[in-house]
Amino acid sequence: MPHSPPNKIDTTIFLEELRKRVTVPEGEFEKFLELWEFKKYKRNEFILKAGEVPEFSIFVLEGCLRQYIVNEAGEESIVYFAEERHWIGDLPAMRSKSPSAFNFQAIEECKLLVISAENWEKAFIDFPWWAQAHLTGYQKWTSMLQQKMAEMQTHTGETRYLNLLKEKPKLFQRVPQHYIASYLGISAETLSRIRKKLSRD
Amino acid sequence: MPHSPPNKIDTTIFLEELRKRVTVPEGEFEKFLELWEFKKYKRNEFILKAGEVPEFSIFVLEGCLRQYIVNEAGEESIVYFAEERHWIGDLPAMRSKSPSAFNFQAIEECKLLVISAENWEKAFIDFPWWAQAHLTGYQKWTSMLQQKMAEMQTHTGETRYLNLLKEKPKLFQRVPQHYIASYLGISAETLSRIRKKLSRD
DNA sequence: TGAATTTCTTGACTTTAGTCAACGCTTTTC
DNA sequence: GAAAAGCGTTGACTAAAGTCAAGAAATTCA
Repeated sequence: MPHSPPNKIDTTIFLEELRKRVTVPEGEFEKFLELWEFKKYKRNEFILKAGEVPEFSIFVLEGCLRQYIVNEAGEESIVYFAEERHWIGDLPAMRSKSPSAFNFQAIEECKLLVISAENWEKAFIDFPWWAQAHLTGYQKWTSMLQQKMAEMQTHTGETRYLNLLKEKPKLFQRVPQHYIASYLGISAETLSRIRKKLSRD
Repeated sequence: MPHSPPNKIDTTIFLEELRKRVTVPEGEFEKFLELWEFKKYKRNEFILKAGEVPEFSIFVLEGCLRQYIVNEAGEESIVYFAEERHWIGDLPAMRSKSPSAFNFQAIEECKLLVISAENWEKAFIDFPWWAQAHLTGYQKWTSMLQQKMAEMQTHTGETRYLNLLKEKPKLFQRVPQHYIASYLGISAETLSRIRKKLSRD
């Protein structure tokens, strides 16, 4: 069975995810990879706190992060979970060097590939396929967010819970239940009651 | 007072909006404009119905459109209002020639600039500044949608109403109140009661 | 202009979800 | 291994919002 040489990080899934979106010309991946840096975060460690200027953008090799926002009343609201193979960061804030409104925190121990603001702009010019993949990704994401918004507007918490369970079943095995509740936009108590009710039926 | 020659559409705001985002090289705007077509829609006319493949993407010169989704239960949920100077369309569906999940309807009589799928791809290659503007726009929009999602999760209908009122006051003077309710994710009756309550205080 | 349609409002009632507090259980941490 | 912290559950109560139905007001358009 093949294995990575010691001290060398496994970037297989990174290339796989790029190839899902776009054709990476022969030999360019290595050059592209040089723009990225490896980083490790401990459980519960913050990658970025709201009000800080993001220094890099992220691809998740291993682990799970949450992106959340805290409102005036101090209530947390999770807007995104990034598991392995996901991209996460606040690009508008990073590119404009302005403070982010979001918090980014490792839920588990995380292994990340990160790209600095400077390298991000460079990659964008040097690798046209990267720009392409990026744009297409954002277009889809926007459409998805709009659909999620509509779901939020028309469905009850119970339905949203069932949908998420179908969509990302693995998530429930790795993040605390009250994080799921926050992501669904319901209180932890309500989620607990929903689950109880559903287990009875 | 200057005026446009007869039969020539006024594309001033189109150029203005592009210039807000990016530097348009001298003389390129005219070439770029050739890729776009002028279209007019009557009040309540559909630009696209869910299930159809979008043939073009839109910039609004005059009027106001709504983008909405209908769920399994037949409930409408408005996800976006496009007033003049706004961009609207379902790019992922248009580019992949797959049916859109959204409906696009003119609320008022509308004057639009539209670009076909083919020309969109062409523009994207021929005008690098267009690709740049596009990407930056999508990045910001994604971030905005995430913040709107968080607002949805943590604020009451009343607060969301007040925020929208502050953000887009003109919208309330041109679209029916029950459309606003749908956009806010509350029933028309609830919005009516919120307004009554607020007018008392 | 006037009938038809759409939009908005109100009342009565139900459903959904939030809040606060308490408690048991598990996981960390020192 | 004991204390602390975090997590999930439950009860009692409150608040927010939906539903259904009826009617008033405004708008459209023929």
